Amino acid sequence: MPELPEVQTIVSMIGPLVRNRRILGVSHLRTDMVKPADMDWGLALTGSRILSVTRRAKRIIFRLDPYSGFYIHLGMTGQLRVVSVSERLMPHTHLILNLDAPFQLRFIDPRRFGKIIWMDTIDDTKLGPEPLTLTTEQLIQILRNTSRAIKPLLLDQNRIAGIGNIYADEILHRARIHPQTPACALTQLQVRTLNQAMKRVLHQAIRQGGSTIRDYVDAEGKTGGFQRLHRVYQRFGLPCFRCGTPVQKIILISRSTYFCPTCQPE
DNA sequence: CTTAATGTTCCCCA
DNA sequence: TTGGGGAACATTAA
Repeated sequence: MPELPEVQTIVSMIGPLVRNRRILGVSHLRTDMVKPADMDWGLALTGSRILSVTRRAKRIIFRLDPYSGFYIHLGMTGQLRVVSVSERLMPHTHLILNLDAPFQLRFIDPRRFGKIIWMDTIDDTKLGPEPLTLTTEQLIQILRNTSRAIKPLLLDQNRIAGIGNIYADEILHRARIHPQTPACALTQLQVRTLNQAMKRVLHQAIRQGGSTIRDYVDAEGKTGGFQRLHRVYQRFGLPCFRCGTPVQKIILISRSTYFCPTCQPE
């Protein structure tokens, strides 16, 4: 469900609401969605104060006092919602934090690909740099010395962290780069264009509150708006907005991949 | 009934 | 060691 813009939207919304709030109680915790599963989460969370809510890649990080904290990965269908205590329980609710406030923080996830992970167990070293602050020099370094196709590279969280299937396609279309172009075959100018497209698309998507294809909603349950600005994603057979050529669809690393064969030549 | 869906991880193989 | 393919995880909607 959520890539960098959707996660950023959620973090920006819930941050001011839950910061400095105390966790009064924990309920509906599904132990097969937390890591470590054998930890006493109720004991660890109850009485703690939330110091901050931040984003790193697609992770929502909760810093706590007195313990280090935890992070939530939303997987494909995860939602983090701030709702009043009286709000009726949605199906697939896997964690409720009762706060020192007239509302609760709830984690809902039908497919259960999401995860709630205690901080002691994180290994941040493997995550690549944030795309919004990536310099062209850094990007050149990342793409150098590999003949791997550019789209799989953009999806590789160990190289660049936060981009998923929607934004990889949207970025490549705006940069006019074919998704199967070997990374090392890109010219310096193309890498520069790619970096600009990456920042433009992600910033614009954040401004629109993310993309809602099916499941994504923000912390108040509202859908995003960036799907209206998608130029290729899920537009198979429809005319390219730039040149009119029908948008093509292929499968790359088992993911649907949309591109314009005219604007993004091999 | 079949297919595909915003993600990650693991196994198999070249 | 690298990376692609495919499966697995689980649910829903078209």
